[in-house]
Amino acid sequence: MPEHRSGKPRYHHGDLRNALVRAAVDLARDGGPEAVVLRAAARRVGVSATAAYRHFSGQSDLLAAVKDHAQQCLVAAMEESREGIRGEGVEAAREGVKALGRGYVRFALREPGLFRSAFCGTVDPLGADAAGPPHGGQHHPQVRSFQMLTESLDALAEAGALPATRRQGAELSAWAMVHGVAVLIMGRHLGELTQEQTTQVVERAFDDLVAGLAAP
Amino acid sequence: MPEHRSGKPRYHHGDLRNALVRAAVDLARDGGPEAVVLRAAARRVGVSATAAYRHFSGQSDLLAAVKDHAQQCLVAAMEESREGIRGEGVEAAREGVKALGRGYVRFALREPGLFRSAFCGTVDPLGADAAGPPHGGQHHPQVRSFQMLTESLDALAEAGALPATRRQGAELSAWAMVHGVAVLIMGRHLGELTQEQTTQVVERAFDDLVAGLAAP
DNA sequence: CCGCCATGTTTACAGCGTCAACATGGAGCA
DNA sequence: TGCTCCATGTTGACGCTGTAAACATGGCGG
Repeated sequence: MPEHRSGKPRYHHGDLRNALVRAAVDLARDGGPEAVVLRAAARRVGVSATAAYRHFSGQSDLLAAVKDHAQQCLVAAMEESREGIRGEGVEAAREGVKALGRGYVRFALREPGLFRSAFCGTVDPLGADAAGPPHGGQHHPQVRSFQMLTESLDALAEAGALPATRRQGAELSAWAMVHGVAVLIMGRHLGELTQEQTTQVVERAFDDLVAGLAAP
Repeated sequence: MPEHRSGKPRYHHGDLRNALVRAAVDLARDGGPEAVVLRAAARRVGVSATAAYRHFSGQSDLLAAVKDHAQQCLVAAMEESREGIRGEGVEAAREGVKALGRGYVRFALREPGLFRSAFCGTVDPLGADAAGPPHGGQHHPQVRSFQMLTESLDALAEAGALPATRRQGAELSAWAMVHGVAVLIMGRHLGELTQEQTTQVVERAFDDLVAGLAAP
């Protein structure tokens, strides 16, 4: 794998696709999905605009790549957040769910541009991995995050904090609450909040969530 | 107030601002906020693109007008949905909250373009009505919908289905759950759902919400 | 060593938001 | 009644965008 750090501009870039994705991700980071401008990404890489068409079918395809990366970042934030929460009791199970939510919300507030990019457009339900991963490859990132949620809710049910009769369908309630909290705070729909107010309001929402799931 | 339905193209339109808003709203209805293209709206009205600058400071200003209209539509949907739910008991209070949520979600699913337009960009927290309505005018639509939510939560508390100690901060939980449900279903993040599956999953989420709010 | 074709470039076009300069005609005043 | 002013429209231009077509380059397999 050759290194391409040399300043010499060579006709063939060598790693243009990834370079474009990195540039596009940077654009998305500050500016959101609408800032992912194909020509701007090409300009940053030092390449002509149309060169991008050798690696992407168009701007929307580049944006899709950014979206994939953003979803992976979201998953990473969730995984990091629940590290160490591995107990067996009811409280540990509840903390597992909350930790996932905290990672989700913190990512949205720390990287609003990427978070918005991760959920832009409609997720095509007939993606490349519609029938499972083809050759042992990875699931789509969003599938992965949904799987984490499922596991944590299973643990919640196993610990007795979620009646078995209500286990099915719990994913939507949990995801909706967490996503809604993230979107509303990120969009400043509750006004400007101090960091302390933010954590307070977020924790309250998570408490309501797990309490609702625990109801008979 | 003159009528301008005549086919004769007159140099001075007479009601251009509202005509442009109507056209822009139509664009937003199918296509969302990114479909609100100034030149397209002007074309629909049969007027030059730059004419719009006599009534709007630019495209973002036109989009802001669309957003206002969309928020009013959302409020109307919520009001219609809770019509007739005026009882006094605990169950009536719960139904009041749920009715608001149902109107919210149904609007999002019936008019996704308008719903997305209603929440595009960040709500500028220092809007024209930051210090209350200036001269007896209306509150900003979003303030109105938030007020409806507040009232229904007050009723819930009064009926005993929301402990007084947890009354404060309940708005976020409720709004987040409802908003999250709307966004996730609208964005097809749970796959394609039949109408029946949709109502089922929505009602479940609302059950979890009111159960969570009722917890001690 | 050579030729192919993956990967780059240049050029071009239409549509977008926006500005400047110009045109029109209705409302108010002489 | 008639004139004039300016709110409201128009045309033209600029730079930006996405994208297509035609052309250039040079690394790699034969």
